[in-house]
Amino acid sequence: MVKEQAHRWQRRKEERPSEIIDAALEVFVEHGYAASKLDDIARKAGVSKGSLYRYFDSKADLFKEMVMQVVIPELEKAESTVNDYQGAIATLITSMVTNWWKTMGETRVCGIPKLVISEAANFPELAEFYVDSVIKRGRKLVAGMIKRGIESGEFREIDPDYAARIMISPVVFASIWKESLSSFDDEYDINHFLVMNTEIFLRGISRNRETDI
Amino acid sequence: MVKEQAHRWQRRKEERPSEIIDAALEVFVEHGYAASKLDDIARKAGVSKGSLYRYFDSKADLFKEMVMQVVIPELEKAESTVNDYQGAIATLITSMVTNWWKTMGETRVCGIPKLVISEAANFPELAEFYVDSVIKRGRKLVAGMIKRGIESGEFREIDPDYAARIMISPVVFASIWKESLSSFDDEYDINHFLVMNTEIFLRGISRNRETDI
DNA sequence: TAAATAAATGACTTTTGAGTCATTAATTTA
DNA sequence: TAAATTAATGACTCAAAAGTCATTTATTTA
Repeated sequence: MVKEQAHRWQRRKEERPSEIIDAALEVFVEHGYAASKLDDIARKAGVSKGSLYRYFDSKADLFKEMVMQVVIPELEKAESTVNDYQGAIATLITSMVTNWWKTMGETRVCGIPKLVISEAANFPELAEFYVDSVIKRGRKLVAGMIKRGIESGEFREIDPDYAARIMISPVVFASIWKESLSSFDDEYDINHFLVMNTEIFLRGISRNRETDI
Repeated sequence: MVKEQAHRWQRRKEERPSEIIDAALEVFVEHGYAASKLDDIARKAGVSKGSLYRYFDSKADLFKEMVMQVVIPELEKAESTVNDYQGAIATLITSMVTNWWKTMGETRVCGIPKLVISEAANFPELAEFYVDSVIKRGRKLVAGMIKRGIESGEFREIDPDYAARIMISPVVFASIWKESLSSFDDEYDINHFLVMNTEIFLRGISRNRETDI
């Protein structure tokens, strides 16, 4: 992320925006929106502050742009995984949760929910975009999975929309937690939290006494 | 909260601190730490900005003091409820969740988790205090309930600490949600979310096939 | 009741960081 | 290769809000 200061005046029109967004992601996630300084982002991206304004209108614009750029691709990946899958839904759910954590859990990307939630009141347009394009879309995906599970007889008759909210909340909670208070708490295994939670959840919505997980 | 401007120079040494904290709670919860102006808090509390500095060292100090003052009493209430209770733990859990939402859900207090999470990186001492004095203490309370349920034969043999984390997360998530993105999403019933979640959770950890909820 | 004390005020100072722009130099075009 | 273009720079400006303090006035004390 930190570019070598080797040649200061190098022109790199194409690469700059994504490099700036990478740097912004790091800094915004670490300090929150208000406490992030454009000078820091610029330094991390290997440009001067002035250059930021060639590519983004303002700090707020950079923030919004970053969230959009970073989050949409992740969602698209998840969608294609679900669409391509055939088999027991319980198994799909379990593997998605663990895989999601294995990949995203390491990344700065999982700091995004914390950021959006923190700044929702100050960036209503961003919040609206996020709810419409990320949350509703993600919830629809999960609700679809649950519907498939109900139809196949794996799950009992429950409201798929609420069940989706319930299933998503601990995953989002885990990423918020990881990016905020986890370092002040006892060492503990977020992956185990997610696995155990999924197991309890699946047991809770299963039609039969025992689930095969 | 907003004091009448009736008599500007009125001296109210005793009442000021709690009035300022009430105002601070409102403003901080609504805008987040950085975007909150001391002038606004002062106006809401019916004092001048200068007066804030008679009672609090700085904006940061006011913020920390507010979190501590507001959160501890709530925790104490919950503890005495649990200690006084006798009967099925599942029933206690259900009634605590719904009651908690009925009282706290209306209050500004449920904006505190969002605030602490947002500012954890900028206020490490506050984060540490919060984890130790609120989160761990609350988790201990819940883990104790679950242990009682395991011993009484209501619940199967699970790790009470992780089970507590799992039980708490949707409740915290609900308050974060309510204070951030809920207004941008479709109208939906957070209470129903919590009740359904609790039901699934209890079914997921119950020893018997059917729970009596 | 007069003097001493300290709560309350708000205009002022200071700091901080977003945003600007004249300048520099790489790249493109003629 | 010279001229035109535009990416890149960073010192500067400016606004906003935290924090200060001399002044005002309520309350307490002698």
